[in-house]
Amino acid sequence: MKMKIKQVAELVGISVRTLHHYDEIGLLTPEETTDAGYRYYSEQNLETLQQILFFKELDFPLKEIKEILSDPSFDRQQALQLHRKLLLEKRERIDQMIATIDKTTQYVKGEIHMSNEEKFKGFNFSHNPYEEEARKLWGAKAVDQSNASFKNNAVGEKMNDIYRKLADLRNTPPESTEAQTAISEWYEFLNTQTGHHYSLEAFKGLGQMYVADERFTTNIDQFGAGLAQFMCEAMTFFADNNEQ
Amino acid sequence: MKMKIKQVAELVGISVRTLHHYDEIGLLTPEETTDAGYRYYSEQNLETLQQILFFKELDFPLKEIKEILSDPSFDRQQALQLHRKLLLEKRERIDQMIATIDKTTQYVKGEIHMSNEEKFKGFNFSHNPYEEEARKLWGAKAVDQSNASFKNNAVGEKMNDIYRKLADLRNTPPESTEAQTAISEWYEFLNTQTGHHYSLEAFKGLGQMYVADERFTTNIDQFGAGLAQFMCEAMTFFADNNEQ
DNA sequence: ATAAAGTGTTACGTAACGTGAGGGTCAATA
DNA sequence: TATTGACCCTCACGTTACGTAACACTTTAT
Repeated sequence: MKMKIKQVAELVGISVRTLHHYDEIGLLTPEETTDAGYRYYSEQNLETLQQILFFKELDFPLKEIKEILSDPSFDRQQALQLHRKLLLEKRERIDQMIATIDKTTQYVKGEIHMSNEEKFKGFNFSHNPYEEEARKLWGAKAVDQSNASFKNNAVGEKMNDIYRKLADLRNTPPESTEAQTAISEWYEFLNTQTGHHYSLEAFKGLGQMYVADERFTTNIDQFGAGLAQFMCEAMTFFADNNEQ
Repeated sequence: MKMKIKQVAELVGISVRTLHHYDEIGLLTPEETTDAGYRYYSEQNLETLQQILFFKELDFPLKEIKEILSDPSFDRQQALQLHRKLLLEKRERIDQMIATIDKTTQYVKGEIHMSNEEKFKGFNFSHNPYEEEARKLWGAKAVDQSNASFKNNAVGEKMNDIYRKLADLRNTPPESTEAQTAISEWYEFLNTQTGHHYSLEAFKGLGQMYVADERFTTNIDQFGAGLAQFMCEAMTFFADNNEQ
């Protein structure tokens, strides 16, 4: 059941040029190439393409997608589950935007007032914070088991520092002053270095994702077994205790 | 209440560079610039920025956004309503994707079978057909009242041809053979020239949107008063009568 | 067998910023 | 008042993911 390039393009709704491009960069090499140079795609190729589009939908750059897919430890099921989760969040953001639009409609009419923050609710950052985190952790792992390329940048380095510091504390109570200081550093870091603002609620949610999603858990626990759980608890405590 | 560039950037979740860029291309010029060259943004600027982000979310290119916003006939309320509609559809697509992921999960486990089409349901084209249509009609109008730039490409020309043909028929019954022939040409055109596949159901939905959304109605009726209504009826009839 | 439709490879173009480099500006301290 | 650190500015080149010809070859349909 080999398919020619245009058939594939039409089936999945992308251009022929795009498939050429994916071949060029080695992201999707057709299973067979005839003597005339014609590309023929197999069933397997289609499945890979599906994966590629899943990742693309979540704005992963092609380079990363390539690395992730070629990682022998890549687990399709896990990937699918994470995607599901991220899509659900994307949907929530759309709901937010719709709400913002509705509010704006009233605002334009002069019926209500809107704060500046409200005017941009849901439109803030095109991808959500979890996604950002996922990219870092997952990407980092995919590139190199020892995080080589990740360490090359200052942000990644500092991030690892904090993880390590927290790992050292993971057997103390999460409410301890030391743990809370380290966690507040983490909170600070996220808010200053990632360019996104995390509300305390979001921060708490992020912590919960650390244990709810195996991908996160696995990656975080590389710094020390049980770190994800510890961070989750410490983050929850931090969030609950710093509300005003 | 003038805001400095970084404040704005943080408020809306974009980079300073982005605001620089928007200023460069004349998309968003800050209300005030000090002697030192500092940009100060006003409340009004923020409102424009909100509009820009609305459009960006729907993947309108900046150039088009600029034209749309600077069009004196631009109606913010109408724009908001169309955005709402498009976002709702985007949400539906996300639901589709989630469903596809769920199905794929089962498929990977070997529990069920999946056709190739199914594997890409929801991932097909990054923007939906309505959006595509909206872009064409709206964009065309924004660029030039006489559709100048739109006529320059073959697709647009053919599209106008069909519209005109239909406009000539708009006072005959929509079920007439002539009308149905013209409509089937329209259906053919959409399926072959736009790169998207329209099911009969989708085709019918599109027709209904022609009358439900004033933007569409207004633009279509430029070819002749009442054309939108006529097309809607003819498309509905066509869809209902060609099912098997 | 001949045209129409599809496919190939260069190769330059583009959109929307990212990312420094190098150098002013401003508000708060010491 | 001098200084410092956080912001701000303007170039200007880099990047990602293709779009868009241009031109030649293959396959398929009639």
